[in-house]
Amino acid sequence: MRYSKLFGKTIKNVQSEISVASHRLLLQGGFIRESVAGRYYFLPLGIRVSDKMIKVVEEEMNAAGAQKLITPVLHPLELWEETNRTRSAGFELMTVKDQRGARFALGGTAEEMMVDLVRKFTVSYKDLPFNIYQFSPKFRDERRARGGLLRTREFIMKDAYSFHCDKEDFEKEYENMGNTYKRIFKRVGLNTMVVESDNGYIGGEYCHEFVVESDIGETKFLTTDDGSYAAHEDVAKFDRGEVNAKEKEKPFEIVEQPEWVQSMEDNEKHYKLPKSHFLKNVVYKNRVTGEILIAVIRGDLEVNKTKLERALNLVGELEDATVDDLKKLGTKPGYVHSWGHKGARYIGDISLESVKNFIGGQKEEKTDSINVNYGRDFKCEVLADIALAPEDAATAGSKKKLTARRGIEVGNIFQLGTHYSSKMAGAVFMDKDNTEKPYYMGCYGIGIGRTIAAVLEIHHDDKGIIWPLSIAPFTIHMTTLGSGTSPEIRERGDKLYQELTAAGYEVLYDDRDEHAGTKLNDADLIGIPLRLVLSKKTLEKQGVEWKLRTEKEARIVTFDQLVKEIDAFIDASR
RNA sequence: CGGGGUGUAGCGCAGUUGGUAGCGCGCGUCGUUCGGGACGACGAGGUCGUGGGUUCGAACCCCGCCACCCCGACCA
Repeated sequence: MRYSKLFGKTIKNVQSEISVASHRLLLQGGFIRESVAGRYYFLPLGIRVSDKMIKVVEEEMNAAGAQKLITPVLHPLELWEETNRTRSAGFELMTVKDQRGARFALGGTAEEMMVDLVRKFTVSYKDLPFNIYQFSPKFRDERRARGGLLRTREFIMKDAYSFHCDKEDFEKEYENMGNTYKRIFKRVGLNTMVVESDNGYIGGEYCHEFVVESDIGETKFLTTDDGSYAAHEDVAKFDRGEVNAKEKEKPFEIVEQPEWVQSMEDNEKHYKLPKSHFLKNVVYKNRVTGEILIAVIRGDLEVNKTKLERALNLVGELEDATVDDLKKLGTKPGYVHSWGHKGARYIGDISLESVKNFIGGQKEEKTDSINVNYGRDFKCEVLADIALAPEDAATAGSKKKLTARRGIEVGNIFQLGTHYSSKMAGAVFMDKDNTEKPYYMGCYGIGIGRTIAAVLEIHHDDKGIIWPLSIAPFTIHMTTLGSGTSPEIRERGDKLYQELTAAGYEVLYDDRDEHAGTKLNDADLIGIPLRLVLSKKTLEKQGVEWKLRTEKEARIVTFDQLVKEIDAFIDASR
């Protein structure tokens, strides 16, 4: 490709508030252009990167035994109603109508479509297992898109779905996909951590995220230093410790308390005890049913809403209660009781068992209760792990130290079990014993654009992008210097470009009559792995200047050695 | 959805007593330059986000709406 003819050039000015490196580099380098918030054009350079990323994923998925197909982008809305995901999908589902009034969801994930496809066939245990996948645009009406390709409202996802007779067979595929993902990310230059995670609206019992550690990432997780445990903060299990579990239970009392004691800090000051000795109540409302839930937890811990929703099987249904909601309960912020509000459900964190003689729980204007003991003085409907793991927590079992980290979630693998097949009529196979059973499923996703952004977050310097060869838009960035004044440089450049292209190499040839600075800076910005410069200087030595984007030093390679060197470079990069 | 902010040339930005719009980059033509973002001359390009109001007169003041950005909430 001649750069002079390439649509989408590098640009100097980008909006000053763009702070995410990958976003800025993709815009400046001429890879993407924004349409409206969260929706991007992929320019010729950008789509080459995207196509290469897709190729890597496709090769590895095929090698792992999966089969590519494609589903329609518009999903009949009845399918989503069948699994009851139209209102708790987690992302705002976008819908459209056709001329006849038929309603469709713009696909944001395709579990229902794939199950619907499979149930159109009469499947027997002999057909199982199989794994079918696609690359397709996904639509998610995110409340807030951010960071260029990191979080968009429209993106290409590789989504795979596997179908099995039983759990044991599924587990083999889960491991197979996990290993496939490690290979994929390694090939594009990413070190990923495998993090235990929450299934959210996708459903199922467990899943793992593949996370690239990065400060700008949105995934928060905790891990031990030896890597033996890594979990998203929404699922991380941790040790509550024993605050004073050996203390003797004292008699329950209502005591006078000064009016200024309002916050947790006031309590610490007044009673001269750490936060862990107080009861804390956090109120939520079910957005579907309107029901009020009060989460009771040890004062030094925070409630994690995801854990709470999961403990109650109310995934995606809870929201923070408002002051008005509290008013209906007959209370106000700061005065919520740990038991006794009529019409509210009480759920406790397991930390309630780590403390004797709690303070709090029945706050009124001038009084509160002390020596409150869980089990003796009050009981919640259920006691579960609903607390956010603090940054310095220890693991639940072995009590190893945990560290909080951030990262970009580039892929994930889900156990679905029979979550979908049991809800969708006819999603069954005929087993050996001549009975129909719902298939056991898993699903596996990789965001193509986000993975590209993650690569850029890791592989760049102050001059621009440093593409790994596997997804670089071109192998070779060839440029001439001084071609404006010297026709022989131009002619030799044109000839070399034709030779290399004819030999099958992917070459971006900067044939513009621009200044050296302009051309070399553009080359650094675009970030193609191998740069070849042809100038008066190199022509005298019958060769080109050879420089890798990853290296500082350049050297001369003669024309007769060039192809050999390029082949060696490509081989070494595999 | 809550809080804050911004909409002026393709991009980045100026523009206060309210008087009919400018700078840099980029783009075009010509000339000089030519190994780390050159220089000169000339030139093209604007219903100042949108609807209404105040005014002799609005980019500027007032109200509504829309879009976008940041923080939070939310969320692969």
